[in-house]
Amino acid sequence: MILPAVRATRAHHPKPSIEDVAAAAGVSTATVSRAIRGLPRVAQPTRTRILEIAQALGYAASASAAGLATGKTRSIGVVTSSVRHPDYGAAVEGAARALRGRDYSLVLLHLPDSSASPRFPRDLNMLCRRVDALLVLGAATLEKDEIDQLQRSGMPHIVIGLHGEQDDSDLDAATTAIRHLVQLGHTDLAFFHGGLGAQSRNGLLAAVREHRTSALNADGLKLREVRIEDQPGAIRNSRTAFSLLWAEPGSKPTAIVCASDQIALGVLLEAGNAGLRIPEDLSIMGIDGQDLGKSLELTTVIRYSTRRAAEGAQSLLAALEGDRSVTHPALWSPELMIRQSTAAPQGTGRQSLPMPQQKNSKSV
Amino acid sequence: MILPAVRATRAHHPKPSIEDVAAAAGVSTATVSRAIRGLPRVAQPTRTRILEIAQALGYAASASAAGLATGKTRSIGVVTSSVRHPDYGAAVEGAARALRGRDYSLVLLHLPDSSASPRFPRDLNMLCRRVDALLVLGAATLEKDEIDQLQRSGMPHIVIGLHGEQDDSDLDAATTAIRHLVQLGHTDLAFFHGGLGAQSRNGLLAAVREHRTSALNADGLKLREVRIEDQPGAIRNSRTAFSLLWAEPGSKPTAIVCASDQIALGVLLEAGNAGLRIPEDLSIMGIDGQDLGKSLELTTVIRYSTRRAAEGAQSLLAALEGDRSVTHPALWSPELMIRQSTAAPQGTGRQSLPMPQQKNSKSV
DNA sequence: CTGAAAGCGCTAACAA
DNA sequence: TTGTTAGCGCTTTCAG
Repeated sequence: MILPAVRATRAHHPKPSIEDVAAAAGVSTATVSRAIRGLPRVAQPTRTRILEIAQALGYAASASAAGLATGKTRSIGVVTSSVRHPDYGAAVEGAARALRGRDYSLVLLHLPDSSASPRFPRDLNMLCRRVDALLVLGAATLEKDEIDQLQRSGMPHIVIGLHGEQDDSDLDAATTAIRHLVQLGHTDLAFFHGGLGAQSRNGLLAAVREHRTSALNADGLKLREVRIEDQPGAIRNSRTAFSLLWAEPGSKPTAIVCASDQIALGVLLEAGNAGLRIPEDLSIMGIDGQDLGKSLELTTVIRYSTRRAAEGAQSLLAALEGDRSVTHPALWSPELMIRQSTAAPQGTGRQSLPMPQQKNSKSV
Repeated sequence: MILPAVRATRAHHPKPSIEDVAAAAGVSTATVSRAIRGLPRVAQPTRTRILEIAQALGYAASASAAGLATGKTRSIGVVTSSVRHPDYGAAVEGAARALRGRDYSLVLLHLPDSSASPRFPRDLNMLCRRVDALLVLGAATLEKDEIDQLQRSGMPHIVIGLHGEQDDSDLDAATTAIRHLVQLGHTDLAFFHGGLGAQSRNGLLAAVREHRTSALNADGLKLREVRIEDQPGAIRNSRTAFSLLWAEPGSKPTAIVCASDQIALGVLLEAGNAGLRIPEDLSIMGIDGQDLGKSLELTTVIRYSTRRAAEGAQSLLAALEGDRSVTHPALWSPELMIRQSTAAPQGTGRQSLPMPQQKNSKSV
């Protein structure tokens, strides 16, 4: 087994400074600085020579010194409440991707839950002195007053809502999912979710109501909400919830919308146990099913956490570079990704209904 | 939908400097510096006053300035090839945890695959000027020559092997899993893995051989190796592999060891389709099943990526603080976590065998 | 216990 | 095109 001893090879390589390079090249430090950063006002041959020497010496500017001189750290902070949750992981990856090759580094601040000690004063404030801008992953990652404080601090920042949050994007996603199912002809749906704000719920119900009248022209559309306790054991909770639901007397839903991959997996497993075929006997939809959902061939509504985070980071960078002409990040509407887990309900036969308006999955 | 506009409230809060605090407190900057960092040689009342004023002003030292003055950045770099993969996510979380409250920040370097452009010169070298030490997640994340270069650079670093790598820890885990199954009485095993180095394979076979003679005293122990292409679609690949295996004529294994959660899930699903009951008809084991594996009630061998990374980070910190008395991180041996997915093979009846030596799951 | 002063390594005017 | 010269905001001797 690898013995993770700290390797600290006491090398005689005290990192070369800009002066070493300047001396070796026979120029001033100012010229080296310009040459290395690709600024103008350096003769081509000089530049080449300096670059070669720097390379040979293994020179790289000290971030602290440069930062102190410029007042910029050339790094952005990413605040997240999780790195294990695939959604957040995907977002972090997006941010990292946006920074690649831009000579910016990414400082990760992991704030597991908001109940932890007064955090802004310590962690966030400290972070603010190390980064030029902040990308906050998840609308619930920071408390309201923390966001306020951020606002007041004047630090450029963007908050990206992620899965399961009480924001409109969540509602959008659920609506898109339900629309898909309604169009397939389902009239008895269940929505397994991890909790919905009152606002989202109302919006959702409104959306459902709209479909009930305009798409279906029937009041037959039924939507059962089932709350699944998230995080530890979402899968298990979802399994029990499904079993419970199926054990109830009366009619069963013909389709279930799941707020996450985990929940969908629970339903999938338990439906298998119950002898149901997917999608013939039961349609299952996911939301944000990037990794698991894809492997499971789950029809899903995806919201591109990766891309959204990448674009958030890009906006931040653009804002930092003073690019006033920055177009705001495109709003990625939730997009329908039809895979294998949904179909028209058995016996209905109709594959799709005329769409209510000219809305489709791409519409906002 | 949240419009992720960059908020940059042009606040009139130009971050206060140490001089502002010094002036307000009527002391010199030197005293403020000492007071804030909790150094001695400051009278208690003075200290309190300074702290209060700093607090009121929202002062925090500029990382760049402090870094330039001390030659330390107070941040460590975490190099990883993934943030979506739960294993790596868990490790990143461990590192973050170790840094919490220590006033160190974590700079994340995401190096997706080694095929990408010459990376050390750019990314890694640059990173080296921004951090005091490096925690490398995954033995395969850096190329051999990159590690060499790291070595030469004198930067303290630790490499932590993660899942699916051709290191001994991987072998350890597999061996532990197989031992468990053999002890349950299984004699026909399959090992679904994402590729094994020749060395690991030999070690594994040796381990199996050992069990064959000492634990079982029979040459009946059969081990089929099935290679599952990882990452995109591990689940799907695993399902097909299972189906194929089950379609083959002849005897079937009574237990399957899976190198990851994903693979195990594939087997689980397909076994369900085949009408097999788990664990009665088939035992399934996972490796490193932290999140998914847990929800699935999979018996697994866990290797504590989180803890290992946390301890790696701690060692690094200790080394940086010049703590020469640092005990090296405890070696977490892979540990058996028995859940619901394994049992004695049907018809065998015997629940366990006498153990070969006094080895148990805790042994190295 | 406190303060004055000399940098840390780089950048950014301004001169040359 | 290049060099000179001030700092950037903090830490850290070394005197007081």
